Amino acid sequence: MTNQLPDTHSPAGAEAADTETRIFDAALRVFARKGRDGARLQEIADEAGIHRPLLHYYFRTKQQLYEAVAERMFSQFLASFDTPAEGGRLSDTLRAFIDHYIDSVHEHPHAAMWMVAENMAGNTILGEMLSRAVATEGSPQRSMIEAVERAIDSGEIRPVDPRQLLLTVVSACVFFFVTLPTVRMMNPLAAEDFDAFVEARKKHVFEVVYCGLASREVADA
Amino acid sequence: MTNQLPDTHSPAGAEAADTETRIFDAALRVFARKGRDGARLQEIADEAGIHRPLLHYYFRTKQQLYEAVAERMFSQFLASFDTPAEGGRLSDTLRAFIDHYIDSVHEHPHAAMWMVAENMAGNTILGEMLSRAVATEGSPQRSMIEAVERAIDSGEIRPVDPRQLLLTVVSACVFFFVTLPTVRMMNPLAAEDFDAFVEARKKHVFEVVYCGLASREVADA
DNA sequence: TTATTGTTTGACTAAATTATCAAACATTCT
DNA sequence: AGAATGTTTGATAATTTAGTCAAACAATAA
Repeated sequence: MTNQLPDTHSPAGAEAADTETRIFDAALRVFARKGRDGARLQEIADEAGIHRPLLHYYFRTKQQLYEAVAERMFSQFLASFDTPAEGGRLSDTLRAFIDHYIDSVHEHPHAAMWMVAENMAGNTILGEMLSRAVATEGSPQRSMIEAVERAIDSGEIRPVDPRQLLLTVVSACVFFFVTLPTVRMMNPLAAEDFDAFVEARKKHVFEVVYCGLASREVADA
Repeated sequence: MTNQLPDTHSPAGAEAADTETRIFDAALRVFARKGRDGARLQEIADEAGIHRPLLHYYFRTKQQLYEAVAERMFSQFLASFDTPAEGGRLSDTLRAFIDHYIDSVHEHPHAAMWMVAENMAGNTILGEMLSRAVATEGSPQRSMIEAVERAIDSGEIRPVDPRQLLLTVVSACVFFFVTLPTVRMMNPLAAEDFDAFVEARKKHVFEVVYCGLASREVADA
């Protein structure tokens, strides 16, 4: 009678949540780390803090659980390409794209890991999802590729293959998330203050890609 | 009597070789694609074209087979950092490093895939190997990092965090190998003539990283 | 309270995967 | 040829993993 609504309190750090969600989130992490075949239902159950048979109660089979989380991860993968704002100089668009892309992967690293694991394992599900997405919504890169082409036409940047460029930018934004332990081992800042490292990385990637390394004197020589 | 030495002919494409080698090479590929836990001994046996019990004859257990190939892949991973030549301008050193690194990964894509899979799975073996290697031989990046520092001192390039730069270069050289199916799907050249794509990529990565995107006029503005 | 419904648990079965082994086979040496 | 050694095979055992099920439990509504 006294307390009417202690209902949907998301308590402090990251606990509780209903069972189905906890299973789903745990599966997300384990499938991303280990791939479909490498993942063990027991590990997912442990990470969710539940008994294994509950997995089957909520998601009939391993395959169905996998497909459910794969759908989520794919949509997060696609969303990372949703470039904010448009128009204006490529320098602004590119900076915004890099910031947003790194933020996306920082927030959903498992989407990136899953995408890499799927590619390496040679499974078909990612390819199918991507084909479908491209057929209905067009290539996720399209918007950025067109922005690069416009910048070439306007003379803002030198001629460059837009697809190669996009691949370079995405590589620079994603790769360190899928090799985190090694990066931490090789880079003190990444080990001690990862968030600071991520912010530094945003700046670095933009500067190197947009301005390059060569100093003015050398570039003019 | 007539033909004395038909012995170690590596026949045409890629066949034969003694059983142990075929098992080892097949294990290399399967472990790289699927990770330690995702790999199935049956798949390795199939890919090697032998019966499964032979795996146990040559390499007692799955774990021992895994450790054997892991050692090989780690040494290939390290070797990719062996930058050729030295001294002179960073532009030359960097170009050589990029060419050599991409060639290495092109030749041993499974070393890169294994390294990524290990990182994502959070296994300890890679970290241990790396610690040991750093302790005995120093950081694999050291040589390139020092070259970058010299180039900054000499004024060839603008000031930049050498570790961030190395990470960017390595990302740009490796990432497309661990996401090949997707890259092929998004880039016609990668799908139709991969070798040509790889050569184009070498050029692109160097040019963007060293010269950047901004055209002279914009850079001078 | 007592049905009713939905959730959780432990014990269990089924299937897949790893590992062993003795017998068959091949190769080399004498 | 015959012995000795190393290799391959098929059958089978052991272990791990996925999936099932009925009973216990909890929450809700009549």
